[in-house]
Amino acid sequence: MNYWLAKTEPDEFSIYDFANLPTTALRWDGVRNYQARNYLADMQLADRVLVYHSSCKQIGVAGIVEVTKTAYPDPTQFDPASVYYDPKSTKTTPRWQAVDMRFVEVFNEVLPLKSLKTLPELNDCPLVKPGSRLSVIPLSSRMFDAIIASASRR
DNA sequence: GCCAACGTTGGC
DNA sequence: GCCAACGTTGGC
Repeated sequence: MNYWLAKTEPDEFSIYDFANLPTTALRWDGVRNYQARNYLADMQLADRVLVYHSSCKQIGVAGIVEVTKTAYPDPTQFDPASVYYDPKSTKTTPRWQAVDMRFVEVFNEVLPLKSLKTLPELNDCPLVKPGSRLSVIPLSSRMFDAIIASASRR
């Protein structure tokens, strides 16, 4: 099993959307960065993904979801009405990928970025580097475990 | 709202 | 291939 962290703006999409539909797989779409897209494509069934809330009141890790369907062409890239529409993408050579994920757990409290920065296990993680804009980040099991342990201590 | 850091675009 | 200009991200 692999571990990941994926950023989202909770005003748009959040761990609570998953928690409200705990048995339903939801599509993680709208990724429009090549490196993040490549990581999305690397996700395997049942991989664990930490959901990170950015650009909001409570910035940090909010919960866990799991991959239920591996990468497939992100339909929003073909939809002119979507904010994620990409006119340069074609059905034969789609640029962008989506994966489906399902709820696993919501933390009692969001584990704040400030706390993440204190975890020595995350020293080399782009998440805590200023200016990092990578929205899908691979985590080692050590990083993942450190975050879970820190969240459960709160 | 500000602004630094970053990724992408496009002219050359 | 270079790099300036631009638009976006994201913490504060």
